[in-house]
Amino acid sequence: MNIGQAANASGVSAKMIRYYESTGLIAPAGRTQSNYRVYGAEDVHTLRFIKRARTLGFSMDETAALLGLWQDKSRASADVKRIADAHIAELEQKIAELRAMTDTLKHLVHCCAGDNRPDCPILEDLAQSDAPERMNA
Amino acid sequence: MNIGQAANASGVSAKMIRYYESTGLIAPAGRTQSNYRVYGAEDVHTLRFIKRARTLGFSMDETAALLGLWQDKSRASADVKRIADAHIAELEQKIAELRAMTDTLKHLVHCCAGDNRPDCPILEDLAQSDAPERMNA
DNA sequence: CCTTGACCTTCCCATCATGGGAAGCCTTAT
DNA sequence: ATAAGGCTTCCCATGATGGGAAGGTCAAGG
Repeated sequence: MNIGQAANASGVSAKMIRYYESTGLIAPAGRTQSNYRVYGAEDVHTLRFIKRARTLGFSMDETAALLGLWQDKSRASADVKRIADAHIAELEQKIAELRAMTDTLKHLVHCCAGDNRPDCPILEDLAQSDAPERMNA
Repeated sequence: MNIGQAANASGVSAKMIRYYESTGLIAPAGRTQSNYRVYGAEDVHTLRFIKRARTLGFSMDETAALLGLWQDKSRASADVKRIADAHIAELEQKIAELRAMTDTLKHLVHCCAGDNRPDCPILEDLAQSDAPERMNA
């Protein structure tokens, strides 16, 4: 299987497969006599694992850790759970931040007439935020 | 006011102030004879506006648009509202994605014993995801 | 007056994960 | 044999931010 087929089969672009190889996330693929990379079903399986982890929002570092645990037959499931739990916490942190943003914005939008007049509470809010620090000029 | 004072007063780092100037988001600052950038209260006000917009998750492009409207006395508040609404939609899209991730992960973590045994439903899920495309090898 | 430390300047590099594109070689089908 | 399309490597770009080096400047204190 060439890199293009592996890309189709795994959902990871050829570009990213080469990149993952360059960073050591995956082992260097075998090569044909004409220097084409060669992949097997097992490699596609690994790529799909990576794809899924990335889709779930794991960073490449986290993905590498999960991949290592996946390939370690003697792993403890607690190790995996720890990574997943930490990741959930990160995601929820991010969600909370985004929610705070939308709540604020929705409130402002709600107060904005949205017509041809220039008066706009959204801009007023953006402009009038309190100084974060004291000026020492 | 030097750039350091402006940074303190606005909450935008000196590095970022120079960057904003380089990208045209803000006008080039005046200079002293010794080539130091000089800022006034109005500039700090603008920087705070930018800071607040960025904090609310607006991209630099969106921020530039808002800044333009802010400085345009004849703007229509509908224009601002349109940008804000679009941004809210983006944020909610992102929140939905993150929530889907956490829901999946929480489910997996819930099913994981988290002990010293190697059996781990999290890894099994990552490994067994369906092929996104047909293999044409 | 001179030194010291804190500030400023520009320029380059790194992040993180991904895509775009060029130049050149290889393979496959017509 | 030729054309199309896939593969290779290499460089560059993103978005917003920080780090750091090399060198100029300013203010305070000995």
